Amino acid sequence: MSDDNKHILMETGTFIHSAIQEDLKGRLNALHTRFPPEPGGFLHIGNAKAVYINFELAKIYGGTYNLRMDDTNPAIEKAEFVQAIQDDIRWLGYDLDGRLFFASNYFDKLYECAVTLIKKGLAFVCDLTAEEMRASFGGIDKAGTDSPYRNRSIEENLDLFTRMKNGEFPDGAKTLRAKLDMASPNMNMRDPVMYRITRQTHSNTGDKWCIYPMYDFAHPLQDAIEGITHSLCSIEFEEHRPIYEWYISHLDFPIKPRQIEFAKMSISNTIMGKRHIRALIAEGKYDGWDDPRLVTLSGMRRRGYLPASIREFLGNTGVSKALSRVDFGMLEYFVREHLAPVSKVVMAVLNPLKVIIENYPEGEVEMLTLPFHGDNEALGCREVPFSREIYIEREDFMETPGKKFFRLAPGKEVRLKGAYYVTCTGIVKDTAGNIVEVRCTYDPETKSGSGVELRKVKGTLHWVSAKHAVPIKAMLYDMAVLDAPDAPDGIIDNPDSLIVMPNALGEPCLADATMDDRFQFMRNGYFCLDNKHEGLVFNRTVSLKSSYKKS
RNA sequence: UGGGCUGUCGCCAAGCGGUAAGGCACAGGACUUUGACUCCUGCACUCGAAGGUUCAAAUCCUUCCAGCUCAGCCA
Repeated sequence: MSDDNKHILMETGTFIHSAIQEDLKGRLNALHTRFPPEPGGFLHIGNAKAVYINFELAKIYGGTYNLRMDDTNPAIEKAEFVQAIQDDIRWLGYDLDGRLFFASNYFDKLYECAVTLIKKGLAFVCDLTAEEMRASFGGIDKAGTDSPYRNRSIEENLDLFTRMKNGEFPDGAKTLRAKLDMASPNMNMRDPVMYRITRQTHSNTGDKWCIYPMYDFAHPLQDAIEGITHSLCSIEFEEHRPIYEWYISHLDFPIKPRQIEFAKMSISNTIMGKRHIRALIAEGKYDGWDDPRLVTLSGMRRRGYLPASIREFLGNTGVSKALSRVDFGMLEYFVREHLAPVSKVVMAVLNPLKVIIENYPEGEVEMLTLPFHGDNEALGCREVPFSREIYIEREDFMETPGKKFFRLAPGKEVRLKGAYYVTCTGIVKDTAGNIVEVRCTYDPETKSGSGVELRKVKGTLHWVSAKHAVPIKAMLYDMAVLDAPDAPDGIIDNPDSLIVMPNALGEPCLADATMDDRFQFMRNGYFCLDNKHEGLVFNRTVSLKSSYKKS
């Protein structure tokens, strides 16, 4: 992370900073944070924000951070996600050596804590069925009613809980509940379930357990066990803070973690809901969780985003408690900013239109040596062949142009990047009236780099030599969804979120592209090789900004 | 409608009683062998609303309005 970026995180989220600074002055001498994903899916940029806040804050205050797999529900969690989450976080730029933990490793301790609470008379075994319990919870504006099992003796609770653990009761037959207040206006405080019986094979503990702890009980204790000082989480857990503190306060831990909440971040024109994404993948609209239109970390990686861009974006969007929906354009700004200095600028024609340079000798080929980057000399140069037949971008030619069009048109002169000035002398159409070929003449005096500039031309076009060009396929991505005030969700899927250009042509050096290369296809945007396809399939990471207005 | 939280420019976001930072977007202009980059310039007499306290309020008080959120043996 750059110093600038660190500065920004220091300037925002002041409610967190002041809490940390206050604690560091008093009860604590080091900051310890954690990111606790449930390994039940892929991480997206919203999750990355939580990673960023927890990990960067630890770094800023010279503390440390943990990655903890919150695997307390074996019905959902899968080993493949455990790996994917680590891979994504490492790719984002965080060292995980010695920092990976599993909630399931604390199951014994958690069990002991539960026993302690029973012994203190603060927890009881409840025989209510799920339906009965739901009914007894009351409602949002109606108090709940006490469970008839609430006043069992400590001995009976101890015995029953032991037998729950030993598998003497069927799934769902009993629960262990905390004894709080069924009339609390905070629903989380209405005698919450601590343990449920569910026979599931756990990816870590196998069949050792048939009872599993609930989040509200497990989470504060996991934090306390790991010595977490500040448990930074998203705002929907704000109302869980009382229960978080309640469990901690009745157990004996050297460090009492403090939970602080911040607002979740979402981004415009994209989807982050797991069920929505899952449905679209099932429909075949998306190519999996790493579809480049998705803001999953794997999708953004595949699309070509650099991790530094994501980190800087995350830092610049700040930390607050107000719900935010950041403009997608802001993400793209940081993507471009990091790509610009490291990308090799090359020429590729996405939608080719043939141009014949009539006065250029047939069979002749000139090799032009062009730098890969205007400012970054470290990127070196490559050879670009120029010949009589070339291709230009179809939209760079217009038969009857408007006044502001300064590309190629009948009688107009433009510069071919790195080569010569050419003037359009005619066009060839097929029987349907489509332009299939443009005829030009070139001016040998105007060769690029010769130093002579006889006259100014406004347009500079990219091009490829017809005989030497390599066929490539270009995948053009755009916003996943569009705002649609009349639609049920206020959004509709963008029908043009992926446009495939199957007949694109690139200059010869593209044949040697590797996965590590970043390119700017001149005037077309930033591209990289797709990691899922063989051959020269390029993903457009992000377009170039443009002030060109048609018509 | 009970509880909790939030409301500062189109979008993020500083500000914490002394007279509205910054970034993105947008709009002009300069430069340009990418209509890119870069560089200038502009962009909230006003802080959800209304009252009040004060010499002074986005900041304090009161009321109101709007949005989000909570009734899994999910996390």
